[in-house]
Parts: sequence; C-alpha cells; structure tokens
Amino acid sequence: MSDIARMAGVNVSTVSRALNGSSLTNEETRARILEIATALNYTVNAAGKSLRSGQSRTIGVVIPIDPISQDHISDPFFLALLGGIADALTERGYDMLVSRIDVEELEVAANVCDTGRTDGVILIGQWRHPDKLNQMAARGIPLIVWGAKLPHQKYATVGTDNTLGGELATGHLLDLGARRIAFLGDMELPEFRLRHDGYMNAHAKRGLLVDPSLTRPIPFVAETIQKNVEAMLTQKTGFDGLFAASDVAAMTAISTLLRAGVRVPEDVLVAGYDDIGPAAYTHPSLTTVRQPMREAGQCLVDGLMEQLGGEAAKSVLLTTELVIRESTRRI
Amino acid sequence: MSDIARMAGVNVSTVSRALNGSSLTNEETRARILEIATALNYTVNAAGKSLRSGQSRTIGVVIPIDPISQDHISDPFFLALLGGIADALTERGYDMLVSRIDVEELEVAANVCDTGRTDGVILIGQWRHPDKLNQMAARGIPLIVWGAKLPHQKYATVGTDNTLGGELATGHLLDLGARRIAFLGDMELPEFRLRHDGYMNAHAKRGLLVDPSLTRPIPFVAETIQKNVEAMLTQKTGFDGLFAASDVAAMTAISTLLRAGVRVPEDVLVAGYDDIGPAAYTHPSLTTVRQPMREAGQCLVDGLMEQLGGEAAKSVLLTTELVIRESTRRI
DNA sequence: TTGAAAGCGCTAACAC
DNA sequence: GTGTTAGCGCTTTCAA
Repeated sequence: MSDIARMAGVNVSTVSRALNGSSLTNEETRARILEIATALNYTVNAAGKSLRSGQSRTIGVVIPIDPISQDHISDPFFLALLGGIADALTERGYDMLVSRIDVEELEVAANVCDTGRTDGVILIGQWRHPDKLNQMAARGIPLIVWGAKLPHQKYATVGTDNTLGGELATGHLLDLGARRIAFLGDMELPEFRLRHDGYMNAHAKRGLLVDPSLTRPIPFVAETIQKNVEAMLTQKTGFDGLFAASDVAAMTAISTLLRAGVRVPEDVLVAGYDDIGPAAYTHPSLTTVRQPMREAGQCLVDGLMEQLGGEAAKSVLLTTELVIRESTRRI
Repeated sequence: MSDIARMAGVNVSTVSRALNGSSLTNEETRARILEIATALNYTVNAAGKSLRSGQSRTIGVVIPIDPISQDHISDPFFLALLGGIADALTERGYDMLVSRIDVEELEVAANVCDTGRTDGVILIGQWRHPDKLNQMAARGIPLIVWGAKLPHQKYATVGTDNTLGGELATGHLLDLGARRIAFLGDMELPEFRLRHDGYMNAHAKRGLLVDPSLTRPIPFVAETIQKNVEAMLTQKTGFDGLFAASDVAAMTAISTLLRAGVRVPEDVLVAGYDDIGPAAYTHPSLTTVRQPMREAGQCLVDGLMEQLGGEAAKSVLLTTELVIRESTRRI
C-alpha cells in the first residue's frame, strides 16, 4: 500500500480512501491509484484491515457432528443448506469459515467469534443443548440457528414448522387409508420430537389411536434403520405406512422394504422430510415435506446481518409444504 | 492481553510467550498467566496474530460451481470430501475458509491467498482450465487440487486413477456378458475423459468394438440424464450395460430405467463411480469405483502442509478399487 | 481534497 | 527468565 502511495505520489491514507471508494477523493487521483493497484496486482491485506476496523467480514458456519451417527453430516440436506448460506454470504461480500464441533460441546462454536475471526455465527442445529446456546446469546455473540423454534429461546432460529410438517405427512398417509404408521426419528432432537408431535396430532384429529411400538426413536445410521425396519417386518407389526423424519432415512427404509419383497407404495406408503434433490429421482420417487434450502440460507444470513446491524434477533418459520410423489401414489 | 499482563504483574511479551508455550518461561509465571487468561475468558485475537506472524493458520477450500449444472455441488460426494478435509485440518489446528467460484474463473481462487486470509488453497477439481492453475502455481500460491494427474501439470493433485477405475468398471460389465455398454459423463472434464479412456481400454483389451453412439458426454443434471436414458431406450440402441461416471448419475439412470420397466441388473447392468454412502443402501445397491474420501482429505491437507513447509508439491494417486453390489449381480 | 500520525493486538529481536 | 520496543498493514481523526 505504501508502494502504491509512493508511486502515485500521494499519502497512504489517500490510497486507502481511494480503494474504499470514499466520497472525499478526487476522481482523477483515485483513477490513478486504482490503475497502479491493478498493475501491481495489489489486494488489501485482510488481517491489517480486520485488526484496524474491528471486523472480519467473515461469518462462521458451525456444523455440530455426532460422533456416534457421524453420517448425519453426509446428508445431502446439509450440503444444500451450506450452499444456500454460501451464496447468500457471497452476495453480501462476506467470507464463510466452516468448522465442525462435537454436538455435546456446542459452546465452542463461540470461539471463532471470540478470537475475532468471524463477526457472527450460523449454527446448524441446536441438538440437545438449547441452554448452551442461550448462554452464548446472552454473552452477546451474534448468533442464528438452523432448527426449531422452542419456548424460552433467547436466540433466533430459522426452520420449517416441524409440527405442521409432521402432521401434513402423517395426515396424508392416513387419508390414503394407512392405519398403522411407523415413525422413524431420534426424538431427543427437538426438530424430530416436533415432527413426532405432528404425527400424533394427525392421528388425534382423526380420532385414531397410535400404537407406540411403531415409533422408533433411532439415530439415523443406515444400519440402524435397516435393522429396525427388518425387525418391524419380522415382528409382524403389520405396518402399512412409514413416516421417516428425514429423506435419507426414508430412502434407506424404502430400499430395505423392497429388498424384503415389500412393495412401495402398494404394501407400505412412505413419506420423508427435507425434499433433497434425489427425492425426485429415486424409484419410487419420494413424497416428502419440503425444506426450502436456498431460502433457508438467505434467511439465516439476513437474520444474522440484522443482528450485526444492531437489531434484535427475529426467528423465521419457513413455508412448510408436502410434496406428493410415487411413494404414496395409490393406483 | 495487556490486561492480563497488568493483573499478573508482568509484561505483555511474557504473556505472549506463556500463551504460546515458549520454552523460556518460568513454569510458575506461566501457570499464573494461564489461570488469569481462563478466568478472563481470554482468547488471542486472530487478526493481530496473523498480521504480526504473516500467517493465518487458515486454509481456503475452493469449490468451483458450474452455473449450468449447479447441482454438481449438491453431490454427497463433495460433502464427504469436504468433511474429510475439515477433519484433517482440525487435527492440525487449521481453520477452513470455504468459497464457491465460477468454474470458468478458477483464477479467483488465488484471492483468499493474496489477501492473506489463508495460507494455501485446496481446489476441488481442475475443470476445464488446468492452464489457469499452472499460472497460480507459478505465482507461488501454495495449491493442491482434487482431481486427475495430467501431463504438464505444475501443481500437485490428489485423486483416484481414473483410467484404471473406468477400466475396472467397464471390464466387470463386459466380463458379466454385457456387450453394448452406455457411458455417461461430460468428457470436457479431465477426470471423466480419463474414465472414458478406461472404458475404451477395457473394450480394446478384450478385442471388442465400441459403438460411439452409446457414449453420452452429458452434464450431470438429473433431467439431462433422464432424457438421455429415455432416448437410448426409445431409439432401441439395445444397450445391456451402463457405466455412469458418478454415483448420483448412476442412481438417476437406474430410477429412470426402473420407471420404464427395464430391470436392473437383469436387463441392464449398471456401475457408477465414487462409492457415496447411499450407494450401499439403495435398491438395487450400486456397483461402483470407490474414491476413499477421508483418505483424500488427509492427502490433500498433508500435501498442502508439505508445500507450506517448503517442500515440493507431490501428487498422489489413491487406491482405486471396484466395489461389487446388486446392480451388477447376475443371479 | 489531501497529509500526518496514532493505534488496532500481537510477536520477536534485542537488551538486561 | 523477563522487559523494552518496533512494527506487521490498515483506517481514521485531526489538521491543513
């Protein structure tokens, strides 16, 4: 930068102003400075800028990982969400610092902010520890969370209406005549618990009883899903519908059923949650509750930017709708 | 930091040394300083450190996006790779800055380095512009690339042996009796071109001719794949095998076939490339060439670290093996 | 419209 | 083993 100043015959402060498009710079001087800068292939040093200005123009995207069911993260759903966030950030000229943390230590998500590396944090899921997130928010960390809106929450969330989604999916299966619907999803996670609430509501509203043995509160590991579905078949639970709290789980369940000679949708109706890309292209294609990923990324970034601008955190409930495909198409 | 110094009754430089575990610090002093630091919930400011030390302890992971076939990135394969890289970086105490760029402007990948935000770049794929990457490498940007090793390459790559992989998959289909094998993959990308080379080699080595009309050099958009597979069916090309250059493409092709009443593997044998998680759990499960994602992440990070340590860039060819599953199981 | 100068938080060379 | 001090590259207040 001082090189440019010397070559342009001006002071470094003038160069800084020119580069930042300050209004108090002579057009001619600025043009000259910009020319020299591009000729020199100059780019401003981020550390210097950040140190002086006190902000990094970087946002931390923190992905909690469950060491047990590792592959939560290999879910295409997360990548789509990550892509949505990346695009929204790029649009605003922000960089994205991605880190993975243990689901049981959500508080370390604040690190990237405390060290000044990022100006705020987008957390993918609140998992089992909303309390820790409340503490972070109380400490003043700009924070927004992907997931369900819960009572006593001091931080903003963005997510679909999980209860409604669960009710839509289950109601659809019931309306098609299914009477014994299995539920797959780890209910220790708030989002899945709410989807299960919706599953219960759908039954209640139709005056139907639920067989609790059909609810399988399992982590989404492929082997576990396979085993549970196989168990439900051999135990002759006689289920004629299945609502899985994620698309990947639903697809794994479907392939297990098909392999066992059970037809989908003829023998068992299946619905998922997420609407990941492949849901439309597998066979049979999957009926599912759509989570609008691009919109989600946009909302998360917008919400965080509002906080950085000093506004209060506002939670967002995204449009929650059922997409009907072959896995529930009765001929 | 000066606060800590004052409270501990020492100079800031002593604090700095204590925090960095310098060997020339009194054990007692250090203990006291560390105690105060944790009590104050202190974390070193990254910008200050980076400005002074000239390095950021951050690596840029750059994901080129094709604006046309956008969903390349939503491929679970990339997320698995990203996860592998993230783990390897975390292990070494590095942060990961993720950015998406246009496939036609690979040169902007250097930005994150030029601005000092990162110490090096991991680029996911070389796409159509190996020349631009050579320029980056020549400029001295620490760079390592996921993808195929090509002649005249001045940068290091990590990837499977694409030619071998293509040959293994195609050879397997041929050995099972398939004689008219379709190939799906955009051959403008070096990796896919090499996989096609392998496809040709497998035929040549068995003295078999290839029908060029069965090679479909198409981008991996679900609709395009569907259309091409449907076209091959209606045109009565009589293909009895299909090698898709990615698992997602193979799965889309399979569901298209099944929907058209064509059985897999009875009527058409199908093989893919990548071995993404779902490959084992769809129905039928997918025969594919495995790309070891965790190992890949590790190798990419190791290679980059070597460069940062002043060593020369070394390319790595990962173990390339065929995983046989139901989609090629003849009963 | 521009220049001079201070200082963001940290590290490291040098002095003691 | 610890203190002193300069300076990394940048922005911004104040003065001109």
